[in-house]
Amino acid sequence: MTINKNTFTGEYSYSLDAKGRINIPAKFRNGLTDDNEKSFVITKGMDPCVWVYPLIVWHNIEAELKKLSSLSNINRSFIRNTVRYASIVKYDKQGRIAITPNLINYANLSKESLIIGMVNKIEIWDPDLLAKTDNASKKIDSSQFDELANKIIL
Amino acid sequence: MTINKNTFTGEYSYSLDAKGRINIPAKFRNGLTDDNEKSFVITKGMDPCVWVYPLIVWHNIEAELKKLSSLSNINRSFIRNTVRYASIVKYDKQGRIAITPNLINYANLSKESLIIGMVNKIEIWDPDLLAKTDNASKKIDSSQFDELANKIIL
DNA sequence: ATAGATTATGGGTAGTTGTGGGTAATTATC
DNA sequence: GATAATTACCCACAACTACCCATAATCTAT
Repeated sequence: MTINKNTFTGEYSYSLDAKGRINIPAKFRNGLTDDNEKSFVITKGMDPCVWVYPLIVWHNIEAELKKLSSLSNINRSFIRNTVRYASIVKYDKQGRIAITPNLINYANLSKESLIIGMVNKIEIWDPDLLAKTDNASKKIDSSQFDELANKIIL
Repeated sequence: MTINKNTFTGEYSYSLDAKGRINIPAKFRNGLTDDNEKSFVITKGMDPCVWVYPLIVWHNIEAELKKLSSLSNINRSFIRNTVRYASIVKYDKQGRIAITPNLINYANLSKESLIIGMVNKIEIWDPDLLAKTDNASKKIDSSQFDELANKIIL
């Protein structure tokens, strides 16, 4: 494989089963480095979707959070909001992770789900919600898209 | 599991029973190193909640405090408000710790409680009080929130 | 194109976890 | 010192989770 490790691209359609489990595409699993111990961290996305980080990426976030002093109000509520919806999940022998009920609820997931590679993380979406969110942001943010284009060459 | 030890994330809903006991989520207990001897230190949080530290993490905090000069205002107030109310609790065979009446009172805990992993410690909240506290700080500090987020979150 | 390997999905089972309550030991109170 | 209150320890059970197996669909290599 010539693609960078712990990096994800592409869109896949998978199904969330009755037990709240969803398969992580084999391509994504195989792209994980071993130090991730077959684990991800799932949490609330900034959009109405589930964010999935490889464990070691999350460990970096944790390390940064540990540096913040709890004496500060802002720090405490920042840590709380960042970490509150995060949980570490290990995929099973079939390559599935379990999504917690509150995240299923937050992302409005039902059976049919989209899994999208977002470079350093993965997003899980309800297809309808993604279409809506996507349209809205295209209309509103076209100028900011241009701004981004100046920073990053594709 | 080689997940970071003595580190906690996620939010769980548990119930404080008639005897003032509350379960520590299995995920949190299993993440403790053995030298904690199944014990935590519970104390007043700086927010209206109960702080729960793994015993050895608490020992580190104490050691740090000893090094710091008591001349600093902020250290004195931390010692007065936090250290003063600290007590060591060991979880029972069912994984529960007993919360002292004055802490139950301070955090306004009734049956339904939220347990939140805060990286190096755990918080126990009354759900309503958390919602209030959370909203208040988000409104006041949103710009500083963004600043932190840009530094830490990918 | 075909056989073998891999992958996605469903479901069963045994062990774990969360919760309530009981009893004996310990501490406090009069 | 006797009694009440508190605490520590134990058991029971329902709900849940982790782990396992089965099967169908898809991919890979010759």
